[in-house]
Order: sequence, then C-alpha cells, then structure tokens
Amino acid sequence: MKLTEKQQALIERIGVFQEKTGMQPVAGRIIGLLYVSDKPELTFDEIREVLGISKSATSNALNLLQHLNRLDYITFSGDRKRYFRLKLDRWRELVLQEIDSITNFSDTLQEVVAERTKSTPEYNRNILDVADFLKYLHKELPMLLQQWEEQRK
Amino acid sequence: MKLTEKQQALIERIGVFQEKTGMQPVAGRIIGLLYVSDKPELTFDEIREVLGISKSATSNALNLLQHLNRLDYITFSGDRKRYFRLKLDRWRELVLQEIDSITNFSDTLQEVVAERTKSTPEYNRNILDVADFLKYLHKELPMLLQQWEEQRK
DNA sequence: CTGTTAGTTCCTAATTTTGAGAACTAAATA
DNA sequence: TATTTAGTTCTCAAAATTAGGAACTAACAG
Repeated sequence: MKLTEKQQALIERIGVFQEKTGMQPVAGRIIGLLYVSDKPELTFDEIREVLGISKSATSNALNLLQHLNRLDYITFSGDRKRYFRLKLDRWRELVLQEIDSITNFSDTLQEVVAERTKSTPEYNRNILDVADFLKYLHKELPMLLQQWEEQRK
Repeated sequence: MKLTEKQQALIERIGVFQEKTGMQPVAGRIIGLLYVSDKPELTFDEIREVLGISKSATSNALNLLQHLNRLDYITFSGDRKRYFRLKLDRWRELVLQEIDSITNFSDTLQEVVAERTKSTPEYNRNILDVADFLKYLHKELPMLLQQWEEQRK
C-alpha cells in the first residue's frame, strides 16, 4: 500500500492532534492512517509496514486503542489475519464517554468546596458554577446529539 | 501555610486529572493548590514551599499556566510580590476556547474526506458526521451556556 | 510432527520530559 | 552605591516514555 504526500501529511496532522490529547505517538498515527487509508480495514502487517514501525510498537498501540474503545477488528474464516478498523460508527458513545470523564472532575470540585473555608464565598461560588455546568453539560449532551440527528436531515 | 491530609489528597487528585489532559505535573499541582488553598491568591514562594518544588519548576509552570489562560496575578503597591490566582471567574471563556481547538479537528476531517476514495461512502459519511457534529457543538455551546445561566437561578 | 504465520512479550536503548541547582537580572530599598 | 528581593534562565541529571529487536507462543497448514 502506498500513500500520497497529502495522505501522509494528513496522517501526521491527525497524529499530532491525537498526541496533544494525550495519545501515544504511534497510536495517534495509526488512528490517522485508518482515517485516511482507502481501505478502512488494515492488517497488522499493513499498518506496521506503511508506518514503518516495529511489531512491538504496532502490537502495543493496537491493544491500547482497543482498550480505549477506538478500535476493533474483524476476521474472515480461512484467513488468520485480523483486520483492524476504527470504531467510527460508534463515535456517539465515545463522545458521551469523554464527557463522563470530564464530569468526574465535577465531583472532585464539589468535594473541594465542601472542604474549603466559608470565608471566600465568591470564589467558592465560581468553583461550584464550574462543577454545576459540567453536570448540566453531561445531562444535556444526549439531547444535543438528538437535536443534531434531526437537523442533519 | 499548612495543608490538611484531605487538602493534600485533593491537590493530588486534581493534579493527576490535569496531567491526564496533557498538563505538566507541577502545573497540575499548582492548579490543585489554588483550588484548595483557603487563600485563593498565593505568592511564588508560598507555592514553591507548600508544594516543595524548585524555583525554576515554579517559574516555568506559572508562566505556562499564564500562557494557557489559566492563571493571573495581582499586585499591591508597596509589595513587590505577585499574588497568583486561578482565572476562575473566566471559566466560560476557557470552555469556549477548549471547544474551538476540538473544532479545528473537524476541518482536518473534512479535508480527509475530500481526499478519500469515493468507493467507501458509508465510511466517508461517518467521518463527515463526526466533523459536522463537532461544528454543531461549537455553534450550540454558547447557547447551552446561556441556558445554564438561566436555569441556575 | 514440522513449519509457517500472526501477533505478543521481554529486554534494552534512544528520546523526551521533567525538575533541581546555581548563576543571573531587574527593581526596589537601605 | 550596595544589598535585598522576586523571579528568570541555563545547564544538566534523573525519570518516564517510547519503540526496536529478538525470543516466544498459539494456531493452523502441510
């Protein structure tokens, strides 16, 4: 499999974006590759070769991405290879999952305020506002998703 | 300034959370400290001492946080010290800023689809859906903030 | 039962990140 | 002018992350 300059550049950009959100470099590039590649399902060796990385790096990154719910693979009988693909059809779940983890922070903030001196009411109010908005976001996001589904038509 | 066990634990939790979003460890702990500390404004040396970190680490982290729009300082005439504080009253801007950067990814995804083969329409549709939802989120978030302001009362 | 293939694991080296310490600067004070 | 203070910058070492290579495993193929 060969990639155009443009495709390689896009993979790099996606990779760097993913890195900034805390993803390991190789894992970020694998995500980029699967976005860009004409075949949306690639084998272990195709990924390894086209990105020029070792088997261990490939194996570790693929397993990480599966744990993070970003990847999947399909198989075909009579073919021992796994065909890895992004779980793109399930991106809605991923969005909700992402908000969940942000919302956990909200609980910590409430604990913080419970622990804080009462002599800084304005400051405490600001913290509670952040916490409350995160909870609101968490509650409203599914509805926003629904609204989006409708206006999309 | 002395911290209780509970306060220290909260600082650590906030620090770790921040680290997971890509923040440097010391910077994450400074954020934690400023959330938890009874005094919401702390001097360079108070921060350095209570976290047990070096001047260079303190200086670098404080500057980083200011660039990221998370921190601020106030001064008092006749006192050369800076009093650092979280820009908590401006958290709304930070939320919008955060979404901006996610939305940039949306543009990349549209470029990806422009570059992709037309022979995988379902896959391409999924990518465009993600891109479009990110744009929708970007557009709707200010309104969501407004709605939250109202129902908060 | 031997060989091959697909992928994993272990060990290690290279790279990157992080933060300490000391030297430094600029402003205020004595 | 000399000194102190508040914070910065530079250099370097420790620690963590990342990824390569080789040995390994499990499943199937001949």
